[in-house]
Amino acid sequence: MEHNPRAHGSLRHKPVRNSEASQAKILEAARAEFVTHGLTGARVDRIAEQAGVNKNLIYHYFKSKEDLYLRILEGIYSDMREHQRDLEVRDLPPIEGMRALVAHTFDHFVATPDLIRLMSIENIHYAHYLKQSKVVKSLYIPLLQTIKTLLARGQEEGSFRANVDPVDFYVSISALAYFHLSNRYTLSWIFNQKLDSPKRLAQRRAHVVEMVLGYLQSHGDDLAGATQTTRKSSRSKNRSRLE
Amino acid sequence: MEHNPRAHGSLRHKPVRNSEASQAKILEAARAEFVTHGLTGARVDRIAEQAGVNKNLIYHYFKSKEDLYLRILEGIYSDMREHQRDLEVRDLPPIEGMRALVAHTFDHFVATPDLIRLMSIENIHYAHYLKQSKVVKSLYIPLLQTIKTLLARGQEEGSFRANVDPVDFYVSISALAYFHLSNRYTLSWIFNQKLDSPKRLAQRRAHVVEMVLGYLQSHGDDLAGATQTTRKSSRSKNRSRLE
DNA sequence: CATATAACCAACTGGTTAGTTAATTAGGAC
DNA sequence: GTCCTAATTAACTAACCAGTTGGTTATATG
Repeated sequence: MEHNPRAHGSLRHKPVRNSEASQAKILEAARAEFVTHGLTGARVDRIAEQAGVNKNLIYHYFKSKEDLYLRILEGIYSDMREHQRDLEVRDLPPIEGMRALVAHTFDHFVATPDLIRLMSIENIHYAHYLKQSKVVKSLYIPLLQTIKTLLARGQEEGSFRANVDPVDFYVSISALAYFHLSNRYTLSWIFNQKLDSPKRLAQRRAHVVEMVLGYLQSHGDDLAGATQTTRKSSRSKNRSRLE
Repeated sequence: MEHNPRAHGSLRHKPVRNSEASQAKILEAARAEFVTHGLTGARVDRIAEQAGVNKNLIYHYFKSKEDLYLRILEGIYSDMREHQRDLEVRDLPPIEGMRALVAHTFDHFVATPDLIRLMSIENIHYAHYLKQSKVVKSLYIPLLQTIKTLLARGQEEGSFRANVDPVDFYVSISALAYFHLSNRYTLSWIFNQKLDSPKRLAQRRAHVVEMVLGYLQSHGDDLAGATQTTRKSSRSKNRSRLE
């Protein structure tokens, strides 16, 4: 079925026609295009031009513009999970482990601006395309397990507060590492400072780690006693109102 | 210059022709269209149809599709600042004041889904349109002032940690209140639970308030001593690396 | 070298879309 | 009621754009 292009001349200078290389060039160009312009703003003609191939070659290898978009999306989500490296963090001491998990998440978002933009774009489309993916979802099961394990071990040894919901907690870590990047353009303008300068990023990284660890290590009940009715406890959920 | 349509018949049944009402209908339809489809996905024909007016009427009152988008954007940003109600929070006791500020921000995001989507959309466009606005930016000066005041008073009375950057802090509050909504579609799918059910929202509201207050009330240095080199201090910025 | 297969391309198509043209008509002023 | 201005419209246009048609040519295989 599949023929082997390196069957005769081995690793000589590659031939003029090379389907693998062409597909790679298309995918790379498509990624840049979708990331910069979004799904609706992306132009197939521009992808062809950037990839240096004829437009029809795109349709030769991919079903449609949307199919191409889905491929890019799946790839970048898989990459993210690889970089969270939660498995190697699972057996560290709880505080150290959490610190590393937050740091890895933060650093990966910083290092992969395309990820942030595609996540935002996909949510503008109500996750319509990600939902078609068959691989991404399962990648997240071990992550939640790691968080549960670290939280439990931290509570046992008395360094973490109790009653932390792992999904809320993961969402908060992501939020703190994501929002300052996803919304950097409006924020930078409003506050008159570039939020993605190396200095600001280093400062924010420290702040985010501090916030997560500070929260975990402040044992809700025992220190909130500072003022009146605002005392919180693990049962505080019932008190909440959404106006 | 401007004529008054209620000059003769006062508040009788409004005439068939009514420029104010038409503009309002256009703006409302445009808002829904931009929020659902984004700027590039929005269709002027659909806006006209939804507003129940001829398409050219849109061009009669607004310069272009992009001009219309900017109007919507400015309106929704101004609304946000009104709902943060930071001025009435400024003189509360620090803990109570912070709690209220976080709560107001959270509740307004929940109550105004259009805001979240337009902020995301605008950042996909690199804040290109918001930057043309002449009003939005100045709205944020009092907000930062409120945060500075509350932080300082909380530190004085010993209930808050020191060395909290007000911009980082505001970004974190927004992040925690925003991300779970902006990315609810991908998150809900990945974690198999609707993040915007009333129950989940109430839980998250409590979690976010807890996280912000827990962070503020955990006095960095004195409790982080739990482990090795990871101790943080106000000078920790120098230590940070971004791999 | 003959031939089959797949890589690759120029030119086209049909539907869509932001914006325009050239008018018609309602209502207020005098 | 006449006349002016602004509200409102139908029909049009030129550019755009995802996807197709109908090929040509490189290359691996026997």
